[in-house]
Amino acid sequence: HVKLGDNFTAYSLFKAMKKRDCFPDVVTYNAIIHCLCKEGFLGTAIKMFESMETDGCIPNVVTYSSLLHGFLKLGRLRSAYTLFQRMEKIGIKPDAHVYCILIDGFGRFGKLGHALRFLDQMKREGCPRNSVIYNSLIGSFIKMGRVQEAARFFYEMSHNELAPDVFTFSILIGSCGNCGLPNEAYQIFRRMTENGYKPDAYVYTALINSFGKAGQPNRAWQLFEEMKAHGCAPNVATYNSLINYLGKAGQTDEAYKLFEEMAERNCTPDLFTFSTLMDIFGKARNIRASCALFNQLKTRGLVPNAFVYNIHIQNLWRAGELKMACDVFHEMQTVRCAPDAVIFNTMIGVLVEAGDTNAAILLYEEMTEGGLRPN
RNA sequence: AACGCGAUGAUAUC
Repeated sequence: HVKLGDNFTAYSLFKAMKKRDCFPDVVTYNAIIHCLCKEGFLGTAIKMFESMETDGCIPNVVTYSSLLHGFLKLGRLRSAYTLFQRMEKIGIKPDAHVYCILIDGFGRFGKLGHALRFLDQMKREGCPRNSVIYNSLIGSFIKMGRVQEAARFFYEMSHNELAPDVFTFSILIGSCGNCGLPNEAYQIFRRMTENGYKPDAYVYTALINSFGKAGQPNRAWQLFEEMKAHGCAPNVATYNSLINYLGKAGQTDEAYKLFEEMAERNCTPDLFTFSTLMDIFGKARNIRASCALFNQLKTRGLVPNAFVYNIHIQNLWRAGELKMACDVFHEMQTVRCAPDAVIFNTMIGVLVEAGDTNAAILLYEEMTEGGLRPN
């Protein structure tokens, strides 16, 4: 069940087995801690970790790596570091997996010094590096603008007889796209194919997105067709990216046709798809279409998040439906979707435009008291 | 005893 991503069933079974005095072992605990961390229930995961001992289970390196991953995903770097030290202190030797998690986790929050220190420690301990480590380092260093060092890691990889893999190329192509360098992204793409690497949907999506972002949606579309011609099936992210940039370029009909094509190709639209289309139609002043999409996503069993609500509220605002915008803001809270800072920004705008400055000030206070930072 | 558990890449809003 954990492997299938059915964390809820996994957790129920775990509780059922404890109720019947069937005691979980380390592996079972590890699986459940892993899925709790993945679902964001870090507190429960920690409680599990602490109750392991009473069940006579001794946490092992896998237990620690799951928890470290849980902390780092939430950006709790300090707690992760403390846990890592505790693990070493009780004599559990960190393996390559643990270092991957640490280097990736610290790196993605810009703590490159820490990432480098972990890499160093790995080397000192004779723990072999793998491509996951280098891919993480390359990604984080590029993101922080330290491209020269990222390039050094790329070459260091080969020295360790680690060939770059499809992950490495997708990081490089995606980074070029983020920097507004679609032609460079394409050069890397060509080089990887010339060297016998088979680009997958992630690579194509990164490439298509690079051209879309650079204001060349039709070039992106052309690559999308090439992708299909080469037998690589576009996935939901590929469609989402292309729909987004066609829409942003004002080609709303084409964007909607792609949405319809998804159904023909058994590609299930997700929240990204709907929010992208809702935004496109809202900005094209087609409030009916955007509201229809909002209803459709719900009937399809998707649960709107703060992102989707924000687009919906903004569209209503643009259409002059200030009352409805306020109603939706309240609706989201009754369905336990916590508004984020962006939503508060939007709603403050709505209330000011509605002439209700007092309510806007109250919302501002609600926002700051809720621990959200005004931006 | 064996088996089972952990890591890196793409897409949406102000």
